[in-house]
Amino acid sequence: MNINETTSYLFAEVTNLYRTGFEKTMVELGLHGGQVFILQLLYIEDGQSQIELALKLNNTPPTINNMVKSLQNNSFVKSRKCKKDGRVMRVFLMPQAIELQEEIKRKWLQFEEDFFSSLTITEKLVLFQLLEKLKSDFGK
Amino acid sequence: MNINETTSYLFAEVTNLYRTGFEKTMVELGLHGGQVFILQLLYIEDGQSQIELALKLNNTPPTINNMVKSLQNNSFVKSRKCKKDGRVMRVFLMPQAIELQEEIKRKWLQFEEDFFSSLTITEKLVLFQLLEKLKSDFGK
DNA sequence: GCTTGTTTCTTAGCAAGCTAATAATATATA
DNA sequence: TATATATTATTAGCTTGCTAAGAAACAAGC
Repeated sequence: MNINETTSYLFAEVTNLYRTGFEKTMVELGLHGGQVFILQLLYIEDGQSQIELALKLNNTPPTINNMVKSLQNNSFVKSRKCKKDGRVMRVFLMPQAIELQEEIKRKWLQFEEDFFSSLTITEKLVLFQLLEKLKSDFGK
Repeated sequence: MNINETTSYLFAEVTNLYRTGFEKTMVELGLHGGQVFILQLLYIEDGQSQIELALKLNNTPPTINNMVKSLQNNSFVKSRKCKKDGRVMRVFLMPQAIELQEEIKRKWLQFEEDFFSSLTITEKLVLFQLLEKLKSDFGK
């Protein structure tokens, strides 16, 4: 078995295409790839703590901290100390981020369509199910 | 259509699992994830230029330059100016890297097995074919 | 109340991606 | 030959991931 014929080798290649493609798409909105994931969670529930975001995104606290900081520097969010628990910083959406919600969704779905355009509906569904298996099994 | 139910959202999650898992595996050999890809190409043909490596790995020259530099700092490779073309730096394997070849292959195939252990042989083949489609279509 | 441990955030530092810009060399063209 | 263009490598600077180590605040037990 040759290494560059393995599924993981191919997976790494496609992963790269995905990441840079997604990044390029979101940069058009003045945002970066990772930041969009945080906003997405805040659209669902505003004022979440960093640890909540970290758990939901399967990222470490420092990673989230970085992204929140840069979102803050660009006035997309603002952090406030929680009154009930002084350790917690709650992250809140600013108008500039709220305005972008629809545009982000549009771009995201457009990217989704482009990236998977070579697959039929059925194939895409199969891919989804395979990825779910990988996630639930390996992400334990 | 909700964004966190899209295939691209799931893809991002699995991508993360993949990258950190692969990294952890290779760190056990004193190498990092990206460096292993370069060594892999050099095992096939020693003395390649950075631009050749960049093209084959679908990475940019600065990315390759970084990785080659750190491989060099750890005595896995050595770079020499090409005599026929003064712009080109040819990258050569050092004994320390050659010794690791079999171990890397072993680790890689082990990771491959672990990461895709939730899939049957058939499912893995299907995944491979779907990824190939994505690669050949989106990576144009 | 004090100590001990836990949780949350933060900082520092690194790898691996990228873009943009520069230097050095080759090549092609006038 | 001289000038313009290509190519290769590099540097600087950014985002997104990580780990390790620290600070600050809370919770529990003595």
